[in-house]
Amino acid sequence: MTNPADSIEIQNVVASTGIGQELDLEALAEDLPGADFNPDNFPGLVYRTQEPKAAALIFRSGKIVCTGAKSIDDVHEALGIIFEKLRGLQIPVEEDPEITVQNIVSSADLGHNLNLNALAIGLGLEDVEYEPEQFPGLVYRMDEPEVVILLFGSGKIVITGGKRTDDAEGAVEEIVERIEGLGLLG
Amino acid sequence: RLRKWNERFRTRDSKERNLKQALGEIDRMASALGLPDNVRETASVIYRRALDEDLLPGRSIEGVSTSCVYAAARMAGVPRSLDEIADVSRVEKAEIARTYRYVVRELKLEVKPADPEQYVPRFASDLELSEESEMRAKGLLKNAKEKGVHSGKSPVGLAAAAVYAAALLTNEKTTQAAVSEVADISEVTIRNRYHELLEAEDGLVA
DNA sequence: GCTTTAAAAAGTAACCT
DNA sequence: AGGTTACTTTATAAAGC
Repeated sequence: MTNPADSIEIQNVVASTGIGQELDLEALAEDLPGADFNPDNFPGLVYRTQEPKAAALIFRSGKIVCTGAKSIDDVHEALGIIFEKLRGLQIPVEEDPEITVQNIVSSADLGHNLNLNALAIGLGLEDVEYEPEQFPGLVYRMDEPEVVILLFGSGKIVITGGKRTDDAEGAVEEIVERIEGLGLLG
Repeated sequence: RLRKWNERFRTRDSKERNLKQALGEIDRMASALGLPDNVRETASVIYRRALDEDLLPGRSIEGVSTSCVYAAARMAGVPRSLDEIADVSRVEKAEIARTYRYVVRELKLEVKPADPEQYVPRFASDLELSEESEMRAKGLLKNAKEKGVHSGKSPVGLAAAAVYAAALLTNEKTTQAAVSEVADISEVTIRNRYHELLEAEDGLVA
């Protein structure tokens, strides 16, 4: 019997930071090869790092959003690369800008098929949204840890909304416990 | 004091105008969808509650009216798919889905997913199939539910496939294209669900 | 509320061979 | 019939409409 917690994989980490310096995005778009900037569409400039693979949204205010990284270390590495690129362009960047993790998306496998109709009733319709006509996943809003879990008929799940690495572990532990308590696991 | 009275009057007046417009929309959509009077009445009751609980500010009368019809049809056991609802609404599908979730959540309406069997009578009738194939389609769906094959699948797609399978089993003429037309489900999906229904029926076939 | 970014899950759909 | 691509859902920051 494999432990569902061992199947947890972080798929995406979103973080925000700032260099403490206003930016001229028009000029930056010229100087940063590969940068996408369409102010008519969106106020942020998009810059992608290859290794680690991530995408950064850079704003005029100097605030930056980093997304797409597979770990918190990757977020720091990707942002570090961006800070150096900016410094290389003679743009002053704070020593160690504070980086805040805003959301971690993880996937996991409970190892058993799930009856989502029964689960929707068992978990309580007030915390559940299940509209198979529109989306195959059951959306469950968990209180502790405060995350949102998408559960599928295959037993595969997605945990999102957490800010800490161990939120996914706690969520899997809790959801397995609840489903087992309802006698609906495997 | 006069200002407060005026505000109340204005609020009550605007709510009445709002309600009048909404009820007209509900009637129009319910008729276009061929829904019975009790569904129209239920939708109206839900709309009144939404208005009383101040769910309207921030969204359109049309969007909330449409959501009420969608919810009421399901609650009455005569569901209409989101596509069918969107076809008779002035609001686009994505907004209907968003508003519907909001109304259901705020009013704590316990609306469960449509049961695939509830779509069968209408599809079978539109395809002019016999009572027997209608019963067989329902039987196929009951079996699929027991085997737990339905999780995450569209109730409309399951119903469409069951009707198609039942017609074949009773030797009645129908095509995937015809079922696809009345159910608004792609032939690929009907084929996929059809195979699953038959497999659930007896571990073999194809 | 919307716009943009990223990623997973599974179902559905459009398009092409 | 199959394969590819793409859209549906969840969370989250950013600036501005």
